[in-house]
Amino acid sequence: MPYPKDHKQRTRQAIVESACRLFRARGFEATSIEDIMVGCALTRGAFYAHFRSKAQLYQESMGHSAPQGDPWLDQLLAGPVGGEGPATPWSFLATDVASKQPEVRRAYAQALLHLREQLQRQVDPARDSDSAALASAAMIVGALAIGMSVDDPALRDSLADACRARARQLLEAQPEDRGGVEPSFFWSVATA
Amino acid sequence: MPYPKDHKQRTRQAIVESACRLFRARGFEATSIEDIMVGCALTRGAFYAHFRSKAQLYQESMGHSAPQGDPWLDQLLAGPVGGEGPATPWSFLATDVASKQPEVRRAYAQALLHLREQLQRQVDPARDSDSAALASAAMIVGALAIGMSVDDPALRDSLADACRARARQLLEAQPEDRGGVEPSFFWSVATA
DNA sequence: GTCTATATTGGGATAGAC
DNA sequence: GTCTATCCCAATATAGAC
Repeated sequence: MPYPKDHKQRTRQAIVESACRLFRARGFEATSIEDIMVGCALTRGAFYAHFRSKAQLYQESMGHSAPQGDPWLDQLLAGPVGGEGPATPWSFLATDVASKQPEVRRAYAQALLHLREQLQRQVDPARDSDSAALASAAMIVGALAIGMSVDDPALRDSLADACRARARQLLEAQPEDRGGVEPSFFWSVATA
Repeated sequence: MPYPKDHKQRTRQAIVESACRLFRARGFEATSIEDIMVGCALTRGAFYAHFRSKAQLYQESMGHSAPQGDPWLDQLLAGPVGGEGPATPWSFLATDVASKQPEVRRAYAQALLHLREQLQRQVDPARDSDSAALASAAMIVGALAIGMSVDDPALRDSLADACRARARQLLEAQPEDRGGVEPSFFWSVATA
C-alpha cells in the first residue's frame, strides 16, 4: 500500500485550493478541469476519483472558503480588490451568478443571501438596516467584479479604498452622528 | 434582386438587438450564436454574412447600447434590477469582465472606465468626487449582477430601491446638506 | 443573404492499465 | 489513486447549394 492513509484527503484538499484560486481569478466557465489539475500537479483523469463533476467542486470550494469566526468583515475588501487576499465566497466571480449550470448559479445566489444576512446584523436594527445591507452587498460584489478588469494598480487601490470607506459609512454611520465616528472594530484590523 | 437595399442593414440590426437581449440575460459565454439567431428568426449559417465572430458582435452590441444624450443616469437601475429595462453597456453581465477572450474582457473594461467618468462628472468636483464615482460605479454594477441571481421579485425590488437611494446619496448628497435634499433631476424621471 | 450540411476544436467525463 | 487514451457533446466556424 504505497499511499499513506490521509493521502486522498490531502490531494482532495489540494484540488480544492487550486480550484479556489482559479475560480476567483477566472470564474467557473473559464476554468477548465485541466487547469485545476495542472495547478496541483496532477492530470485530468485523477479528478474524478475525488469529485463527480466540476459543478460539485465549485459548491465545495464555495463552502471551503467560507470565513470562520466573528470578525469575518475584516476580510472583505481587505487588500487590493482583485488581488491575492484571502478567498471569501463572494470574491468568487459575479460571473457565476448567471451560469448555465443551476448548481453553480444556486451556490452563488446562496452565498449572496448569506452575505446580506451578515451585513444586516452589522447595522443598527432600529434604522433601515435592510436597505443598507443590500446596498453595501451590491457595492462589495461590484468592487470585487470591477477590480478584475482593472489593469492599473493605482486605480485598483483607489477603488478598494473608496469602497471600503463608503461601505463602512453605509454600515455604521447614522444620519445624525455622522462625521467623527470611530471606525468600528470590524474594519480596523488588517486593512493594510 | 429579391432583397430591398437596406435589407442587410436591417437584419444586422435585428441580430444586434437579439444579442443585446441575450448577452444581458445570460452573459457572453452562456449565449450561443444559435440562440441569438433563433431570437431573430434566422439560422446559424446566416450569422457570418454579418459578423466575423461572436466576440466582434459583443463589442458592437456594447457600443450599440450606449445611452444617448444627457439624462443617461435615468436609465441606470431604472425599473427592477435584472428586469426588462433599457440596455446599457454596464447592464451587460459582470460575467464578462473575466472572459477568456481578450476582446470581450476589454470591451467590458472600457465600458466601466466610461461609466466612472460619467459618474465623476455628476459629483461636486470640490469634494472627493473620485471616491464617490468609484463607489457608486461598484454599487451599480454589483446591483445589476446580484439582481440576476435573485428569484424573489420583492427582494429584487428592495435591492433596486436600496441601491438607487444609496447611489443617489453618494453622488449628490454633501456631508453638510444631508437630509432634506431634493432628488436631482437625473433621478426624478422614469424611476417607476 | 440565407439556407443545410459539415469540418473542427475544446473540454467534460469515462475506461482500463499500472 | 493516478495515469494515458478515448469517447462524446456542444458550439464556433466554414462550404456550397439555392
